[in-house]
Amino acid sequence: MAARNSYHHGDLANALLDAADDLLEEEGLGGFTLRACARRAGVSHAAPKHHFGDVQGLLTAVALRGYDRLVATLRAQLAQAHGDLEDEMFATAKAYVQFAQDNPEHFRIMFRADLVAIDMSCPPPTVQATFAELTNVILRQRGEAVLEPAVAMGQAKSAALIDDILLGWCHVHGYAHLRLEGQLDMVPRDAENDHLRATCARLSGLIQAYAQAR
Amino acid sequence: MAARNSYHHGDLANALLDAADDLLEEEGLGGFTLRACARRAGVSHAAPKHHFGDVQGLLTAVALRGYDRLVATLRAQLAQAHGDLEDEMFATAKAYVQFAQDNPEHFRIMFRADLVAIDMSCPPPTVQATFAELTNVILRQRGEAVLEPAVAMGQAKSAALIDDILLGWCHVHGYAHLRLEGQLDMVPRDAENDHLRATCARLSGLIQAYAQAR
DNA sequence: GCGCTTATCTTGACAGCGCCAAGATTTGAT
DNA sequence: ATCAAATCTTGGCGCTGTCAAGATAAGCGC
Repeated sequence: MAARNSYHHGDLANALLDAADDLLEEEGLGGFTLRACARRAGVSHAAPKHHFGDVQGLLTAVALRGYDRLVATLRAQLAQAHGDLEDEMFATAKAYVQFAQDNPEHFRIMFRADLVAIDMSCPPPTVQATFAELTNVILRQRGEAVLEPAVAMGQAKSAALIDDILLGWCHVHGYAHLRLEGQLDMVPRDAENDHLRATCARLSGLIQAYAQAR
Repeated sequence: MAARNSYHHGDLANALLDAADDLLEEEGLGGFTLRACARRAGVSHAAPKHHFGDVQGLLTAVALRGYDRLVATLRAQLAQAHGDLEDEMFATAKAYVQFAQDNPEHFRIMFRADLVAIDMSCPPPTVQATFAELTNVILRQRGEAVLEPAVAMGQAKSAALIDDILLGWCHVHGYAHLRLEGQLDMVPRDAENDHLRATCARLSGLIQAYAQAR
């Protein structure tokens, strides 16, 4: 049911996604086309239509794969940092930045509203899980109970909590994005971890201090 | 020498840039094509080639116009905030975010390394000026002397200074980018300034505290 | 095993794109 | 006035995404 015998592929949707991943890795977003994906999967140029509709449909599926990898990277790094709050913050930041560097095209696609059709007011589980992971890091910094993915994204939060979440997320996202687009070349690559650790220490302290003052 | 009499345009380069700006505003990056710019400027589809080479050349010029607007926005907001360091930080953040919201396509293009050919190791004056504006805000926070644009970008900086610059820049850039790409819809638009002000106050305090402890 | 519905894939076509080459027109320096 | 250089047009090439129509296979009731 997996291999390509003739005419019917069997698992073309996943084959196209694999082809898209390969293509993105080898040639970048510029080399990514529906027809190129079809060629690589060994099917005709119109075959993807039935599974993904249009190019936005395929890229949306690619982006969701990206969220899968991101949440896996976050959890893997977090697993090595249980206990110390500063370490946890650093592990999260490192994971986010590392994901962007290891999967540059996925990162770019995930944050391109023109390419991806994800309704953020009702996000798929994978996106919820990613966001929950980030939210819960901040909640632990504040000494509060963590949330389930579904509620972490939907629930109305206090302005102060949102401030804290954004304090972490925006910095790490801004760093990852600027770095990826070549705007941070004056920061040596081997100083990256030092910067992230120092900054996470400061932000962690800042959040904890505000939490205690409440 | 400006109007279009016949054959020779007179100022096609600027006319194409104006057409590009209009096109980006009306239809976004997806509606932007070399041929559409040429049509709007009233010339043939191959006319842009002589002035900008290829699409990357035209978009690079568009991006430079974006830097012009950004640095102008930064200076305009900063002019109203002389004196108080916290206000200055907030004014800068507000300007950066406002620029991204008012010029979404320019913002996107400026930070797309695949579309723009700017050598960041030897950036054009406009880019230097933008970066200098951001750097100098941080230098003032630290109570240090500000720098000329040319040296602000080139000069080797201490890791601590870079940490401070990134603390401000990455946050505000991450916020602007995430907001622009629809990832911050759970944050009400009318709470944006409150968040920015609160966060700038915290970051400003953080930077000043570290500067005094030195 | 058979026939029928449905899903899947192919073929062919269309307009639009970036880019290139060759020719037409204008400018400007000599 | 002449000629080289700059500027713009025309035409064409291969590529793209998308659509329509037809071919093939799979699933399923019987």
